[in-house]
Amino acid sequence: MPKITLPDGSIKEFPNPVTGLEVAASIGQRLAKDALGVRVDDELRDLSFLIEKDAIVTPKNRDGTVNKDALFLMRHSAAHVMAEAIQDVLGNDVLLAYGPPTDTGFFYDMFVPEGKKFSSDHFEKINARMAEIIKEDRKFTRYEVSSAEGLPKLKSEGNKYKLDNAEKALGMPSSVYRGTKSASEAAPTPPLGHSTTSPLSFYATGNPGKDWEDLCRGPHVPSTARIGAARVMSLASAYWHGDENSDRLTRVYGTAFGSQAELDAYLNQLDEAKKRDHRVIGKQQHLFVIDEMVGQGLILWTPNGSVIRRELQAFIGAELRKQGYTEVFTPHIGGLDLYKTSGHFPYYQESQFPPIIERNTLEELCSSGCSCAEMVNRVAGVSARLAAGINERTKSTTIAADRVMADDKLIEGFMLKPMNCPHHARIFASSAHSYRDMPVRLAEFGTVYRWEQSGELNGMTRVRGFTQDDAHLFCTEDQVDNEVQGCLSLVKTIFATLGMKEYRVRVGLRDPDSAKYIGTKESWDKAEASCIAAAKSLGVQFSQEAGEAAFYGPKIDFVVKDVIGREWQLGTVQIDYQMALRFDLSYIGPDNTPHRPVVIHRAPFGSMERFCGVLIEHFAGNFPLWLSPEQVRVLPISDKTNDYANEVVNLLKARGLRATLDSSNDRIQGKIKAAADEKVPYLAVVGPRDAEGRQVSVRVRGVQKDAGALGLNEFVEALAAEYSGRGATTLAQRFGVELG
RNA sequence: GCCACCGUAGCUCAGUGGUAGAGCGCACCCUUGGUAAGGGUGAGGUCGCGGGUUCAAUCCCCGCUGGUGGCUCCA
Repeated sequence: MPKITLPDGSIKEFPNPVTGLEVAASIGQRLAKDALGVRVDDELRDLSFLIEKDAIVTPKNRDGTVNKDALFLMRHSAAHVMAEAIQDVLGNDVLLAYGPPTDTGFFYDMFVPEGKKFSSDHFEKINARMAEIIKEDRKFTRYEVSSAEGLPKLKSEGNKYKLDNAEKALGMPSSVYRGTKSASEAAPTPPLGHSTTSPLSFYATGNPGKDWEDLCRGPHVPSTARIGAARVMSLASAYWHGDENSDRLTRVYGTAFGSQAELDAYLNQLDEAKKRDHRVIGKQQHLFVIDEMVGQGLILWTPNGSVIRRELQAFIGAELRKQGYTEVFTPHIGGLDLYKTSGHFPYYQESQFPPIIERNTLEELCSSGCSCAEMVNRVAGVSARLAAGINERTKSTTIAADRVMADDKLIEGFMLKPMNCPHHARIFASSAHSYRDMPVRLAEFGTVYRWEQSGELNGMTRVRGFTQDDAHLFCTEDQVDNEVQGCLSLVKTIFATLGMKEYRVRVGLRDPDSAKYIGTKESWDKAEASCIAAAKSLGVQFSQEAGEAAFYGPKIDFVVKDVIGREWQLGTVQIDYQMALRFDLSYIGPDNTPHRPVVIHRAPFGSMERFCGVLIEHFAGNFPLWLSPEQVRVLPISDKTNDYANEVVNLLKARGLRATLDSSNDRIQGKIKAAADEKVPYLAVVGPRDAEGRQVSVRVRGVQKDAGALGLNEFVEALAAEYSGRGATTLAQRFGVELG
């Protein structure tokens, strides 16, 4: 007699085991009609799942995109529909392997026989077939068989992938998978409750034995028509078990939504994202270039992009001065010893460019017959000891520059800097500090270099050389909270000015099971507490994530949401109790003895490259006036008005505005079209009438008509005010419109 | 890094085993036009780089290079 606790907390008793559908029906007709599945004791199940004992149940409404369970069920089911459609279109010799739902839809990995072509040309047919299957409204019918029955059945079907899946589900070692992944990965230990006698489940899309079916764990929606709308999206390749030495499979991506309208909205969003792609807009507006001769992942800032970067840097620079920062400059490389001391060399080796070895050392090594491989080993040998965190002479676990062992000096050289902090630490160390001078805040737009895998590179957002809006705050322990607050308020100001209204904060903490962190437990506890307190005080959504800390300390990351709802990881604030120790930094306290400062690393934008990339997408290339490479374009009606047009341009320029003249012999319509395409914020149309009245006819970006005329002086001053106020008030507002 | 696809004019992209195409942009000419493309003429190419097959390769094959997408798991 199952007692079932419903979502509202009420308890219903049933005389016999009941299905999810019956539970739903007991609540209401409408619910029984709309329900797709059921959550029993937090497990998502078929609506037909038989609940035999007491349970907590959440009948699922089909209430659209917000309901993750509903989407999961539809997508999991849509994967079956797509697989059936693909086999209908391409033939049954396409072998299915693995098809789970994902965050944005689902995929199905399948083996396409040699010689068989599968391309996006087939999508139309597949989509049409999927629509038919959905319309046929066939029931998803689950049936269970014993392993003794199921395994031979799968064997006879000749699909080793499914057989492998079944063996895995049963916790058996694989009889077919022969990849290079270890046996434990290929066949994990079975979780509790499974044994070789556990039944396997199949789902037929319709009647077992008659309609299409697939080995599947479920759950599914009751029938195909309950999948609102689905379609195939794209093709990619994948390996069986993600093992590159194993079979190469074709991965077919698809997605499903509760309704055609939601699917369309999703497709529109993809389109919109495509239109905003910073790589595309960057090309159109000549903002930056990546040149293969210069190198992968290295950004060339062209004049237009440089305007944006310079404006941003000036903006941050002004905020930093208000907060008492001082500016420094440091070189792009640093000696190996610097990084041995900081710990970057041993800990970050994989993600750094290889060391730059001094010519003399290189020649010596070469002439003594040292091969390249040996050279790498000898450099790495040094780091291996350091990575172990043990200095052999002192047996201490911290390493200072003076304790680098004598034979470590054999290889001398430099590294392209992966971070600015070691340089800044040496600046701090270059003079004596009193507690009265603390905190010392050193800021630099410092360019750093990191070795990203080529496949990870992406436009401006994933690069190998980038400029951090970096600063290191050397402070006393008492000052940490206050300084972290200062960093957060800076970030708030910046996001507010740029109209990035929604953002959240992620606090990265230690992974309790990992040994990669340096420093004592006490210092970590303290630093983590500061980060959490600061994040709380910010008053925005925040999460804590174990294992996301840097090796030297915990951190606070900023994730902004752009106007179309995508999230971007940007800047970071990190508390570091280790660097001062490693570099033996100190300040003299009121007690006249040396004390260790705490170091706060912070880069609110992260990097200028990434941030500009995000801004391009955020604004879709429609930059606010203060960031626009070209702020205003003067368009003479004909070259009879060129003199006046020139005078207008010169006045604007004299006021510090980035103004240009369109002196082409296009008609005014053509000039406006060109300026609109290039997303110039303001246009000043000038003809004989304007020249005579010493005025300009204004056009505002995003507004499809003449905004009205304005006296020349008033126009120039309004633009100057909008520029210096970074858009706090706009010229567009004066005309009752928005700058789009 | 690995896999798939791609690389043709400044940009977007057609195309072909036999002397290379369009639109936009650019230059020049005509036009002097009041708010999202007036008309004409012209310049512009080592068809990513290297090798191979072929009488002949931008096209077919191999290697490299660069770009784009993808790199999952209780089915």
